[in-house]
Amino acid sequence: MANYYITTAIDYANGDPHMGHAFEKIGADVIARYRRLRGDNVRFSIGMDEHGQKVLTEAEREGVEPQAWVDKIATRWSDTWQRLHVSNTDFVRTTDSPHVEAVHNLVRRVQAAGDIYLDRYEGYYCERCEAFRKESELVDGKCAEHPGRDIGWTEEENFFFRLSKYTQPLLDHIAAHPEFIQPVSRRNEILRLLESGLEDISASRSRVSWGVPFPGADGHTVYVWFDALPNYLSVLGFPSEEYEDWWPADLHVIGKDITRFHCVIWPAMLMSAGLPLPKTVWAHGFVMISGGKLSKSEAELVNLGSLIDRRGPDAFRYIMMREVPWDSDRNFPSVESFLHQFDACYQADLANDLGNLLNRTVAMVEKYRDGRIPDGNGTELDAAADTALGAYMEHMDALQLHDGLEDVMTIIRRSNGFIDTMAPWALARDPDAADELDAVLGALIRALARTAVALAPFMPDKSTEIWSRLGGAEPVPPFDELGDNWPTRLPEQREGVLFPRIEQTRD
RNA sequence: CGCGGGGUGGAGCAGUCCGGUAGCUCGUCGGGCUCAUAACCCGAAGGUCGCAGGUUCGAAUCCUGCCCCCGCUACCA
Repeated sequence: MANYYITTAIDYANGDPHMGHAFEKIGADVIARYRRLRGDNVRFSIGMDEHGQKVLTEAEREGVEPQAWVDKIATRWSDTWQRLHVSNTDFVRTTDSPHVEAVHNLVRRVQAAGDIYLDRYEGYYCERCEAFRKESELVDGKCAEHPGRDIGWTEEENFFFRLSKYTQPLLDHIAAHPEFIQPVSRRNEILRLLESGLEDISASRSRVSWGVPFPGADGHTVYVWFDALPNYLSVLGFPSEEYEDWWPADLHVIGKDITRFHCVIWPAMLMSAGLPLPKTVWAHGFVMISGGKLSKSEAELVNLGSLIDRRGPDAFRYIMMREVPWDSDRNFPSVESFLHQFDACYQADLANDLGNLLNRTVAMVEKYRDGRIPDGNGTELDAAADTALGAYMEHMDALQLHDGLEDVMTIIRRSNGFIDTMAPWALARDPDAADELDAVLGALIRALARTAVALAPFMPDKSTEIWSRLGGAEPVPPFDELGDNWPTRLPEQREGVLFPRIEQTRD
């Protein structure tokens, strides 16, 4: 049993999770659950980034201690992932004391490598944002977000990390490990960046108090990347040796907006510290509505809680993964079209194609065979379903999750077509066609069994429900045991429909 | 300015690397079936494949130029 370590980006403790955060967690969860069904021993980490000026400011405004503030936020986020059936094994927080220890250890290693030096950082500093701004970001010489306020040139003493030193080693690493950055478009972006050369970056801040103290330097705290990125190690217990069972990570799942941190800064830090690099960094795209520009009332319509409630957590997971490619962006022109697409996807794929297929198949097995599931194999449908399942596994192994889902739909569509072609109701009337009817019904149940297993990473609850409605013994078996676990008898009780249709109320 | 991605029937996408009847899902229209959640199956209509040149017997696919959209451009995360 191989160990598989997958992570998602830790989220900044600011506000509530939205659809975009959920998309990333669901995608990572699909991969984690898929690996488990492949027989891997999976460690899956999610977490929170809880330091920084914004958090402190927010806590002060609320009149609570920063730690109490982030505790509250962490609970809200964590609860959301539970509600979405995300199967993370760890929930790491940068205010956890083991994390602080891990950061110290990592920084000391980098210091020992001679990659930390003291210098000045200077730039335009916006008091309101409490952040340095690039000149190119300024609008009319003012901070774009706070145009009413003057922005001053400020400098502070910082420890710096010799990122520039790692330009060539990173290029070499990417050349030797083409799978390191995926998808390819993101790798190309990073390659162009590296080819244009890297600058050293700050490793400490002297004006942000809410953070990890910088080792051996009073008044400095560790700056964001040196604080946030090591969460992937600290959650494993680093630096105590147990982390070696899981490190290097098999997969960092991140958004395409933070590829630089994960594909340049993070590996450079690890190189400096003498640690192995993660095997793959996967940068997913974004779900966007009107290009990301939403008014408050529009944003309210697509808040995560109401989307989950709309058709249930599993349907939400399915729709997200089906409608948004895992390797690129998906834009919906408006909130209206998004919700329309959301429901259309539910109706067509889940209610009409899958739910109805299950229902009609089970009904026929009951009606014609009194719930006894005929065995056998080798029908044309079995062959088609096996082919589709093979394609599914290839896609899933390559992290092409939306293509994997398309393969599952192929099984479902072929099954519906098979029913019409074979016309079991006609076979049932013909006393000489009993064997043929057995073959047809058995093939349909097996196709649905394959569907249940293939959907398990996407819809854990619903796939279990399909499996048990077929009479399978829970849990849903892993892929390589499916062939020995075909259901043989439907359960006595027949429940309601799997995915109720959305009744047409207008147009 | 630089870099990356994209522009294909009403909508969303595949096909472009390795040129040769333009494919899929949804929607629309017509037909079929009755096991089923008025679901399912089959068929049809609908596209000069962003624009303009070029190469070729032949280009969505190769070359050149241009237009439009999106993202990144490094100290907020």
